[in-house]
Amino acid sequence: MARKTKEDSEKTRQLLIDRALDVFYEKGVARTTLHDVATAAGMTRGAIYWHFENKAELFAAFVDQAVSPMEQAARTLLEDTSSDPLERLRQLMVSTFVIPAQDPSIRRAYAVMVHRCEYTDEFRTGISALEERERNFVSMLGELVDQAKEQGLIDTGRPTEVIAFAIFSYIDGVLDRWTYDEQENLNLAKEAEYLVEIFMNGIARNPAT
Amino acid sequence: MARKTKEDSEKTRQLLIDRALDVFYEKGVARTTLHDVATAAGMTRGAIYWHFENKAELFAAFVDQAVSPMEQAARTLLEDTSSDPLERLRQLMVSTFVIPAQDPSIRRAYAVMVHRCEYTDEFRTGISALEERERNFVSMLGELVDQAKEQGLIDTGRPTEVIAFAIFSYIDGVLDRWTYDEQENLNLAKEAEYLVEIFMNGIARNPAT
DNA sequence: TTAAACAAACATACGTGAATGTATGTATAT
DNA sequence: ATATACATACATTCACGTATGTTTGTTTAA
Repeated sequence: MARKTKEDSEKTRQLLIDRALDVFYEKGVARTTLHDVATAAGMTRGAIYWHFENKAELFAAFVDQAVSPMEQAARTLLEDTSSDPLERLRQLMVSTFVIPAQDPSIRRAYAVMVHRCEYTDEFRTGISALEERERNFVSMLGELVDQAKEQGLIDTGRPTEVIAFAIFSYIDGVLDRWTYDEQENLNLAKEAEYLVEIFMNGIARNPAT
Repeated sequence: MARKTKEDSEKTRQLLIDRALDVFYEKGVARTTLHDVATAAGMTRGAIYWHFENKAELFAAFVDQAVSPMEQAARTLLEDTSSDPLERLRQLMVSTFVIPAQDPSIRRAYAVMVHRCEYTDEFRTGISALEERERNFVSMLGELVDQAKEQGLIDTGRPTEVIAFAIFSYIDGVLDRWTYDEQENLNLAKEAEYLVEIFMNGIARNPAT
């Protein structure tokens, strides 16, 4: 085909990324060929090689697009200082569960990144970007923990990094298990608040209750 | 080379699986060729095709071998009824962290299954076996939760499945994040007890304290 | 103002290497 | 003597990268 306007070109770039998500989800990143992605978008490999250098760059673009909505939600919640840090942490965790639960494409993108791609050198650029995002997220969690400590909402005897690690691990684990179950036996949107409450207050019956 | 005794043959089979773990860990499952595994074991592909039908079967054998130590530890802890169910649950979680933390090959095997393989149809057999193991593990968690409920150690108002899901998610997330960090910034063997305590009692300061 | 020149946005064609599965060879334990 | 436990050789497929072709929007010069 022939040349299109700049907006048209950007649209096909977006289309390629969107279809790549679909094919990645169905076949896994390693097993999907660029031909698969191209035909899924109604094009040929020429279009992909025009917009991206290779598969690794396409994957990097996919990751960049997939992570941004979660990241943005986290940012806004961190800047909102209307409630106490523990409550903001709670809201952050809940929204981290609710957002992918309400948007199927976000859920699928998450599933690809967790269960359908291998973290190997081939995708260095995409992986490194993801890792930096994760470090930012964990440091945000650490900030909230520190603030909660200052207000006496969290016991100060324990290192912040380990608490932040635990929080991140729980978030990661819940999304991991939830995306793995394709039948969605667990309604994450419904159970989000309760799952966070479990983590905040523990599963053991509070002796004071 | 020539024919060996049955014990020798079994040894090479084991060697192939062990070397497969190494190569899987370094290159990811998808990118490792059977030639890689064979040469890593000092053999040729002929040896692999003699012991396994193809790469998928080799992977299935790897999974089977990787999961068994964790599973066995869980079983013994479940059958030991010397302490109350909540304490046994605690010990189960701790040992789930400590076992891979003390055995580098188990850690690496876990890393392969979590971050270096894609859960696609190609490895149906291996994946299905893993899934059944996971279901067993979760149902074991559910049993412990039910017993704890009966003894009034856990509030009975909440569904057991969701609690078990939360526990499994936390375990999965901690191991996920820990195996992902190759520098092992977090000393899991040391922090295991504390990480479990966080989950058991929550991060929020206990108002009764 | 307009037509030629150019470059963008792809499609098509081609060469290459690499991994797979199988077929066959071979030495040795039984 | 025979089947075992591999090694070697072979054919095939498949995906990649690149080179080239083609069409059309955009710019430039007369």
